[in-house]
Amino acid sequence: MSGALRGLSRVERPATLADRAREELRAAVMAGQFEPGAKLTVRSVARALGVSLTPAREALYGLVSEGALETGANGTTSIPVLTEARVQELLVIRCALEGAAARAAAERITEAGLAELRACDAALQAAHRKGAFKELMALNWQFHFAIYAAADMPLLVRMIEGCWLMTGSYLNVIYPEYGQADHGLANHAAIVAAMEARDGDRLAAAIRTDIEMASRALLAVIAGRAAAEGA
Amino acid sequence: MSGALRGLSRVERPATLADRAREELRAAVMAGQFEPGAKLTVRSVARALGVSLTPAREALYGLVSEGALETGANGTTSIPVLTEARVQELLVIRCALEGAAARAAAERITEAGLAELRACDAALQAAHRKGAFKELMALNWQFHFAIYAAADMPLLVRMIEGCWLMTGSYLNVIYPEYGQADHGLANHAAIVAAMEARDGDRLAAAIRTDIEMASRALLAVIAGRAAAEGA
DNA sequence: CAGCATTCTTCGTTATAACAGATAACACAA
DNA sequence: TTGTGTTATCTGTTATAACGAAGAATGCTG
Repeated sequence: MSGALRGLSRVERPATLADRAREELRAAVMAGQFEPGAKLTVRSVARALGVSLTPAREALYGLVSEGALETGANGTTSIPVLTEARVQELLVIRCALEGAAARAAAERITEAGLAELRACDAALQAAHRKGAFKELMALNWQFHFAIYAAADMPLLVRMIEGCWLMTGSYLNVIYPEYGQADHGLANHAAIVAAMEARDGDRLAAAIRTDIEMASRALLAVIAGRAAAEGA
Repeated sequence: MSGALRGLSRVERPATLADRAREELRAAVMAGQFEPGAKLTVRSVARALGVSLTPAREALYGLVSEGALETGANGTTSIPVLTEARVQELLVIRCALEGAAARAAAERITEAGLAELRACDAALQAAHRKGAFKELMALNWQFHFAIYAAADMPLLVRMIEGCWLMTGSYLNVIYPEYGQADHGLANHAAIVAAMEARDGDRLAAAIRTDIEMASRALLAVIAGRAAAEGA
């Protein structure tokens, strides 16, 4: 008797204000729209998003629990500042996590996934030639997570996302070091090649060098910042 | 002029209700006091802890953001139920994370850390002989995190804690499989030996087998549960 | 001008009220 | 008995008010 109900599309449940607020905040952090160390007050977030304190607070503290934001001694939340030790630690963690994801992805990636990866790489090279900075960063994200998505491990991808989020606020500052590094793109070619060969070990190694290069750039940036701070 | 102020101990800032609630909840989850899949409503938590909705909500959703709890389609939060795929994924993640932590710990552990580790192992064996189940689980936690603490990598330890939290609700159910496994304790001896030799690779391998054994036990348990569910 | 106290503003925290959607219990008709 | 409509209760969501602590600004005193 449900024949007459065929063809009804499921009505989409509107996301809660708190969820949308968190997503908005996460995107902003990821895009590097906040200076490292910037303070985010509950009320300012609420005002900026046009919601009351409750959802703003939930969004903020959700990101704190994810590790994307930090909460100071008196409860004020702020964009994390990266110390050298922290970057080194993130390097180790990312190598472990993304290496595991890469190995799994090399086994399971489909032909469609490979095509998407190649397309990402092409767009990335185009953006690099154009010198389009923001686009390049976004495409770099897309490129890597196209790999990790192929691993079909949602928890793992979530954790990797958390790691990337922690360095998000430095994406704007990292460009002079990172953009001119042509070997970065050469390495991306190595990643694609290893993936096409479905060689998990080689893929993990290539990704490790990618992470190491990014970490090196980050270290240079924060060293420069520390020097500027001291001056 | 601050000479007269010498010896004053820092007055401890009272933790917020939300923090204490989250800690209470986390401990309960970790101790396996909730059945897998149990629903945790905001109001019931608030009532149980004697606080209002706001801190209870923050505690619940903080643990959700950490991955220790799950939130269903309609917003109800519940203890995560582990599928086989999820356990396999956690196995991979834990091997990557705890392997990295083990390698770092093998390099940096102090003599005091080694002593603590040996004490933990001794207590663990005693608890095993007594058949003290809860004590054994708590000591096992202590043993492993004594290792990871030696790595001096707070972010990494935090992530590992998150992984352990996800399996917390199964600690009560896992005993028949896990408790009688004497080779588990033999493996702990191997861990201590590798740590004493500061052999990172051997330590990582030993920890990997420990994780694999625990995963096997978990898989057996959830397979049994699935069969019971179908019956 | 420096140092200190005071006031005022801002902020985090918590409780509460009100609303909407979901779930369960129940009664009634086929 | 099974299916259905109704009601009552429960639950998540959000806004708001109020309280205390922290910080900034101001003014006063030396």
